Amino acid sequence: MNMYNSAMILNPVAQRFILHWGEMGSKWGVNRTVAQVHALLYFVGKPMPADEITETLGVARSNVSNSLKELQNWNLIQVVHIMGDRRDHFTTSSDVWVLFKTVVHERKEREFDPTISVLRDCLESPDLDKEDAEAQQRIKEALGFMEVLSTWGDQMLKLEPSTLMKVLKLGSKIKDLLSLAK
Amino acid sequence: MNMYNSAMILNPVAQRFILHWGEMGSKWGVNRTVAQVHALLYFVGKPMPADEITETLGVARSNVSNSLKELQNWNLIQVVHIMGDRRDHFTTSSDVWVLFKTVVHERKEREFDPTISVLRDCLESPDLDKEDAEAQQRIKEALGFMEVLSTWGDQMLKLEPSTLMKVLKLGSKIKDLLSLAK
DNA sequence: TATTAATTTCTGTTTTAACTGAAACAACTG
DNA sequence: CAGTTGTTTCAGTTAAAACAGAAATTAATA
Repeated sequence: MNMYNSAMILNPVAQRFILHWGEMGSKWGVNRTVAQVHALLYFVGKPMPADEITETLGVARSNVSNSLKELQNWNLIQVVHIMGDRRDHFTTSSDVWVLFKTVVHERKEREFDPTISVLRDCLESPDLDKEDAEAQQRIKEALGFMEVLSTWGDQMLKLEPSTLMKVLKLGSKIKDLLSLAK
Repeated sequence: MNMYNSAMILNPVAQRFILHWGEMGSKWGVNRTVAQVHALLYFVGKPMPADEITETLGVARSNVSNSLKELQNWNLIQVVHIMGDRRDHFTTSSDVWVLFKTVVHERKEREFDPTISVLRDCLESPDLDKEDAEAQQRIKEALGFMEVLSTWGDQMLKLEPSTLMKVLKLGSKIKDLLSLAK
C-alpha cells in the first residue's frame, strides 16, 4: 500500500460521465480504461496520483499504469509533482479544444497518413497497370479525397482555438463567402 | 454450392488495399470483415453476390451475410438484381464523398448525439449542484464544444460535395474571409 | 547502503468480439 | 408441391484484447 490515503468518492454524475466516456472510447477504438482515466482527470481538474486513480475507478494498479503511459504517448496528460510528495501526479488540460486538437493530430499521424501512403503505393505498383482503368481511377479518387482532408486538417489544427471556433460557428454561411474568395 | 462460378481473383494491389482497409476499420471501431467487404465492393465497382464475396475474401458465408447486413444498416451498400440471376447482388457508391458523408452522418447519430444527451442529463442532475462549480463548468464546456461541432457537422453534411470540396480547399485562407463575415 | 515507497513489467486469466459451420428458413422453379 | 437455390439465424469455437496480481525494477530517503 501507500502512506497516503487514497480513493476519491465520485458522485453519481461523475460516475455517469466517466463510464459513458469509457463506452464512447470503446466504439472509437480507444481502450475503455484509458478513456475512463482521462475522463476522470478531466472531471476532477487537478493532478492525481496513480494509486488514487486506481482506487477511484476500481481497476488494477497495472491497468492504470498502462493507461497512463498510453495517455502520455497520446500527449493527453502530463506528469506534475506536488511539494512534499514523491509520487507522480497526472493531469490533463481543462481546455476541450486543446484536447480535441491533440487527438485529431495524433490520430491523423498514426492512422490517416499511413493510409495515404498505402494508397500512393497502390497507385505506383506495376500490378495495377494491368488492372482495369476504372479501379485505378477509384483508388486515385480515394487518395485525392484523403489528401484534401489531410491538408485541410493540418491547416485547421494550426488555427487558434478562438479562430477555429468562429469558423465552425460560421457553418454553412461559409457558402456565401465562397464567391468572394479567389 | 451454387450454379454459378464464384471466386474473383484479386491482384496484389487489390489485396493490399482491401487488407489495409480492414485494419484501418479495426482501429476505428469497425469490424474488420465489414470494412473488407466494403473495400472489395468499392474496388471492383460492380455488384457482387454474397457467395462471390465469400470466396474472394476467404471468410465464412455467414460472416459475409452479417457484414452485408451491417453495411446495409449503415446505408453504405445497396442491393441490386441482375437479369436472369436470382441472387442478391451488393454494390456501393463509387463516390468517396457520398461514402464519407454517409459514415459521418451515421456515426454522429449513433455515437455523438447520444453523448450530447448524456452531458445534458449530467448538467441537469441535482447531484451536480452539490459538486464544486468548476467540475460543472468543465462538463458545460465539453457539452458546448460538442454542440458546436454537431451543428457544424449537420450544416456541412447538407452542402453539395462540390461546395464542401471548395470549403476544404479554402483551408486556412478562410481566416481572411472571417473579418468580412457578420 | 539498507529500507521503504512508487512504478513498471510480466505472466496468466478473463472478457469480449469475431468468426465458423451447420441447421433452419425463405424464395423461387419446374 | 417437391426440389433446388439462396439467405439468415444460431450455437459453439477461436482469436484478440483487456485486465489482474505478483514479481521485478527503479528511485528516493534515512
